[in-house]
Amino acid sequence: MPSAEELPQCVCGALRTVTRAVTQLYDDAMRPAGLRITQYGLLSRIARLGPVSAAVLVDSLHADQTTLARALKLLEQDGLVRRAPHSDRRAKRIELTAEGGRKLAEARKLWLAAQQRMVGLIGEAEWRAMRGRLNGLLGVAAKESRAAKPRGSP
Amino acid sequence: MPSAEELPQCVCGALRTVTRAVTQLYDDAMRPAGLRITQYGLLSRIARLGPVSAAVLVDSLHADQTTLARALKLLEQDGLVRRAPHSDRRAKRIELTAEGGRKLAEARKLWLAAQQRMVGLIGEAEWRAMRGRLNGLLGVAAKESRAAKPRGSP
DNA sequence: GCCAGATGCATGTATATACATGCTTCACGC
DNA sequence: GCGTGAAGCATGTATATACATGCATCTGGC
Repeated sequence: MPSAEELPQCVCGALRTVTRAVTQLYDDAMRPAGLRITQYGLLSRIARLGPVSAAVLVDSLHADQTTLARALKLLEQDGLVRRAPHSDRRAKRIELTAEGGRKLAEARKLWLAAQQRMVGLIGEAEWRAMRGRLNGLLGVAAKESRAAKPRGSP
Repeated sequence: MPSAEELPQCVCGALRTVTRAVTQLYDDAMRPAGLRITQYGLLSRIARLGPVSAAVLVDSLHADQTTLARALKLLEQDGLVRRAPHSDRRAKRIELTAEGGRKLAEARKLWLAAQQRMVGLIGEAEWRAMRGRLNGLLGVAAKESRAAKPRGSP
C-alpha cells in the first residue's frame, strides 16, 4: 500500500502539516532572491491588482489586516513597495516601486521553477483537482467566518 | 457558476490561504478552553504517542525542532506538559501532566464540535478525498525535503 | 453644519514557524 | 579508554499570523 503518512484527522491540523512542508520547499526555492514565498506572493498580488488599498489585499488574501500591515512594512523597508496617499485619506495607495518590479521579475523565475517541479511531482491533473477542493473548502470557511463575525460577537 | 474564490495558482500560496481561513475557525472553536488549535493538536499527539522524545514529535509533525521546542515550553509553563529526564540524557521524556490530561479532555469536546461542523459542511466523502490528496502532497514534499537536506547542502 | 457610527490603518502583545548556532551527550572506530 | 563525528535540545533572531485597541477619516441622518 502507498505511503500513509501520519496526517492528523483534524482538517486544520492536516492543512497546517502539509502547509509547513510545502512552505519549506518554496522558501528554499526563493532564497536566492532574498524573499520568502509569502513575500513573493504578496508582491505578485500587488502587481496583478495594480495600486490598491490594503483592504482590497486583505479580502483577497483572507488574512487579518494586521498581518498584511506588517508584511507591507517589511517590503517597504526593503524598498520594494510604496505606501502613497490615497484619495480616501484614511487609506494608502499601495504599489510596487521600480526596484520592486525588478525583484518580482527575478523572483518569478525561481517561483516558476519550484511550482513546475511541485506540480510535476504530484501531476497536473492532481493539482487541478486538489486546488478545486481547496477552493471549495475556502468558500465554506469564509462563509462561516462571515457568519460568526459581523453580528452578535462585539 | 460556483464560487471561484481567488485562490493563488501557487501550490504554497493556495495552501497558506486556506490554512489561514480554516485555522481561524478552529482557533475560535478552541478559545473557551484557552488553547489554540496548534496546542490542542500537540497535546493530543503527545497523549496518543505516549511519553516520547521531542525527535519523535518532530518527525510526526514535519515541523522544525525549534518550533516544537517553543510550543512545548508554553505548554509546560501552563502546567499541561512535563519534560522529564530521558534514559538518553541528551533527550527529554515528554508527557502530559494530570492537568494536561484534564485540559485535553475538555478541549476535545470543542475540537470535535468544530471538526464535525467542518466535515459536515464540506461533506464526509469530500474530506476523505481531500485528505488523501493532502497526504500524497505531504509525501512528495517530505521526499523532496529529504533529498535536499542530508547530503550536499552543508 | 454636526455628530454617531462605520471604515481604514497602525501599534502592542502573543503565538507559530524556521534558520544559524552552540552545548551536551552518545556511539563507534581505533 | 579516547577522540571525532553524530544526535538531541535550547537560544538568538527574524518573519507570519492574529487579537485588542486606538486614532484618523468618512458617511448618513438630523
